[in-house]
Amino acid sequence: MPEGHSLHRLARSIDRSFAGDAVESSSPQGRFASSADILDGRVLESAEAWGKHLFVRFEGDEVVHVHLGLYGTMVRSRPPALEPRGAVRWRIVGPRWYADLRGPTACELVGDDGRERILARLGPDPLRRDSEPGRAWQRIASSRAPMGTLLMDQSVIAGIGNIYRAELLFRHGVSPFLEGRELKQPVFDAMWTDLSALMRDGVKRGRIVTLDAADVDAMAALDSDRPAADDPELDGGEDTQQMRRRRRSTGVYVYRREGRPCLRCGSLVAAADHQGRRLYWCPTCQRLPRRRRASSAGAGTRPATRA
DNA sequence: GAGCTATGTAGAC
DNA sequence: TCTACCTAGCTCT
Repeated sequence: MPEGHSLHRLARSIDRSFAGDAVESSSPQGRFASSADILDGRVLESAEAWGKHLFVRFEGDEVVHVHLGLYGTMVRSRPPALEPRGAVRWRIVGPRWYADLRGPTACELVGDDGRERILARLGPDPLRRDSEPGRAWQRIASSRAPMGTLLMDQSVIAGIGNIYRAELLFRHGVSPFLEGRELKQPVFDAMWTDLSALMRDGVKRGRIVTLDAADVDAMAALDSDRPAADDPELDGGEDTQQMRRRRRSTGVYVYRREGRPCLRCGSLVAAADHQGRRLYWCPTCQRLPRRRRASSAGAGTRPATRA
């Protein structure tokens, strides 16, 4: 589930599990074999995340850059290491844990220079203490691009993905078609603060929850025609598939809820393909300011084709 | 169990 | 703009 919070969680997990240990490094799949060999037997010093990018540092100033892409995973297990299952790009085995990386978009040995080059094209990360939201504001305030585009641009803000984009815009009543330069700074400030809190919560939980606690019951009722308080599956006990489905559906306001009523106003949540990604929003709560409505709302966006 | 879809990006054309 | 990456959860049968 690779939005920024997942990478920070992964970095923390690798750091706690391997930092300070000499590790065996290999590439069962073969595509990272020569680099994995260089790292074999070295001490893994630390792991850090910036946005959706993971950097694993080894002794000798070697740095591995990993980007999970859409469906990459890195799974940690207790030794002894089992026979690799599927295409394991990179395996590290330490005395306490081993981890398998599968399906990443990027897994490369980059060194410090390469790390700097990657960071140079990334915007501030709301999960990092050293982040500078002012850089993001400068980009947004001077751009004619729609907010739905700007929030997904990793050089504006690093770590936001499709879910946080949809949910953040909804929570602040901002139309995804509002131009960046039309956004008011107090709104941006509130969005940044909110995003930092949501993503920190995501790191803690290991999943994205943007629904306020006060709205959980109402959303569950909207989804199931009965209040969550009456649903024994939501009250501890067995973690069934049905329970997981219900819990996920009650964690967000608009993401993947097209055609369902908006919790705030009852309008049906809209969806459209926007620059290659699915965009979700409430057409009422996230209306464009009056002066913009007649003009270019939705330019570059294809209407929903699914019900 | 098969088929579909997705929280993303880089590179080729 | 299209394709590769080739996982894993969900839906449908």
